[in-house]
Amino acid sequence: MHLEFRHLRTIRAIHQAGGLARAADMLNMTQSALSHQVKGLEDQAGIELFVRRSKPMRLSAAGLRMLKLAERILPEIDALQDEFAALKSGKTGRLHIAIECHACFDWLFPVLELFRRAWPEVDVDIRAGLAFEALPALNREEVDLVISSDPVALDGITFNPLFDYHPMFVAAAQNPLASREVILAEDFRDQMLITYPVARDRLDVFTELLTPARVEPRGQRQVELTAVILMLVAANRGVSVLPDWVLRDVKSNADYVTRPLGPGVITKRLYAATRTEDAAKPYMAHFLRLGRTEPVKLQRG
Amino acid sequence: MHLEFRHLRTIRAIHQAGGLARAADMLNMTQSALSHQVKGLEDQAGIELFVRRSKPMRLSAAGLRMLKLAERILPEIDALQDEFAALKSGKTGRLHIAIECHACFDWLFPVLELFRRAWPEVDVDIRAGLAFEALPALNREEVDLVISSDPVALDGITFNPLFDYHPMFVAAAQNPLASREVILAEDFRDQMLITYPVARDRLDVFTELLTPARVEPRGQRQVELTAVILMLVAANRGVSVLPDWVLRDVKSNADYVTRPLGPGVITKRLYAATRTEDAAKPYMAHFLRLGRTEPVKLQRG
DNA sequence: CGGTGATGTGAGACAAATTCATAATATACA
DNA sequence: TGTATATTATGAATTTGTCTCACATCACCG
Repeated sequence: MHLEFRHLRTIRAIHQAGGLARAADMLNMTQSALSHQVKGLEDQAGIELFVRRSKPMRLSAAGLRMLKLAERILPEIDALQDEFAALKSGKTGRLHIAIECHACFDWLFPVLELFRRAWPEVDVDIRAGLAFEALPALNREEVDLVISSDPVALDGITFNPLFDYHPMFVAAAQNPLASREVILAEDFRDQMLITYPVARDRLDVFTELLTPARVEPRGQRQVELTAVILMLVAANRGVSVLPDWVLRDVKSNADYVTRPLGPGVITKRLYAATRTEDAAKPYMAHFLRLGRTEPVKLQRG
Repeated sequence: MHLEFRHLRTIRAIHQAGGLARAADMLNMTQSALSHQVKGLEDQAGIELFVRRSKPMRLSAAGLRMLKLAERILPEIDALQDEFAALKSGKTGRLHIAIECHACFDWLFPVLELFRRAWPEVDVDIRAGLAFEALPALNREEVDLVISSDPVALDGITFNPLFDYHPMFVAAAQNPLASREVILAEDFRDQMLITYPVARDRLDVFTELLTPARVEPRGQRQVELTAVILMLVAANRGVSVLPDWVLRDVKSNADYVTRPLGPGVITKRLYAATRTEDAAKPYMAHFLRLGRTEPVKLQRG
């Protein structure tokens, strides 16, 4: 039954206008066209949609059933149009975030809470970017934003700087290294190093310190959750290197010591990678602004 | 945004098939046609429905939104088709009944109850046919069946006989006429006659008795409800003539007497008028069968 | 870096919807 | 009852849009 939206609009218009001629006006077409159309539809459906015994023709039982369908469906089309308009104007959209940096949950969650309140229409989600390659996924529009500390020159991808941080050494208070002011690469030779379960080239402690100095720790243990890492460190089962924002609470805890890495001050910068075309969207710009300012406030307060 | 059902089917097919070429097969058209169609749709909508960065192209956020619409709407179309098929085959339909005969509620309600159980899909309704001309309404498909005792030769209308009945005289037990075996026209001269509020040519007592005998009752009072008529009769405020089925309960009540009209036995026949084309429909045929047999059973039991 | 699988493009064929002009029909009103 | 008016139907010509065919282009994989 070759039904089309045109037909639903016609049914509705004839019902509202109470006649074919008036409906034709409403729909900006000739009365003839409507007559042809209705006839064609009735032929297709094999059922009479209108009663023609009376002169301003009226809906039959079947026609009424179709009218009900029209009145359910047509508003949904309009709603879709509105949503698309909102999508185009950037009032709404999708913000699926992949985090390559495992510890970023800590500051990302509060930021996302703020964002959700400001842009309730935007579809927000986070995916731990450990299991897949985040940047290709960004390109394929599987995700819309990647948190990363390793900017790469890529066509169509923009790396928006967020904020700087310092990788910090953390150990149990009774660890011998607690007496040092600054921790050097060589200090790791006797230590069990606890890290996130990712490749070495994505771990600050290796890229910034151990790999350049060609130092190998006594051992390495991979742990997924930040809380578990800190638990193991407190039990002096190993030492770790974590971003300073993660160690905010730990600093004032007597069980731990936190120390800068040395000899020079090591500073890293976090980026939010987006597709270049997206960076200008209002909600995306707002998220980037929040991502620049809020973690710094958190760090202080 | 010139959206069509075709587009919704396309969106759904590409999603299910996981690619344009496979979807084209599903829809029995060339891959080229689909490509054109999708492009046209995206131009109309002014938004990208698919991500083409990866090779089997996949739905974008907007495309997913449209897919959701498709999966809500398309099943409704199929449902409509099914309903129309049922309508055509006569498995369902509309049965709006107009009753010209005011007292017919009494037997019609039980019959309709039986019918509803057998044909739950049929849309049943009753309209008291006093306020409008029932037969023209039947012709215009405003109603589908008219209960009447006055068959008229009309093009396209069939009068299906239901059952015979006898108009019966009813009065209070203390009414002087209670002593008569049979009530004649002249007996009404001294009586207040209570009738339904309709024209005389639709009242059995006039058409069968008083008008031919040119007898005028002492007075006439018009009352709408059967129960009220009987109440007034019991109070000896007047007498009435009602179909025998209405007086079934009254016969065994000591407050009333019921008598046949005379001198000859008066028999009337009730008809169900339908559009000729409808009489063959299964549900209609069933209703007519019930209308022939059930009132007779009620009368006996 | 070239093959393979998948999507995009342009021209022409074809089908369907629309318009114009006019006929047929129902309703209302005198 | 007839006539005017409003409403719907019909047929031919025209326009619009969709599909197919043939070929170009593009991404991915080894």
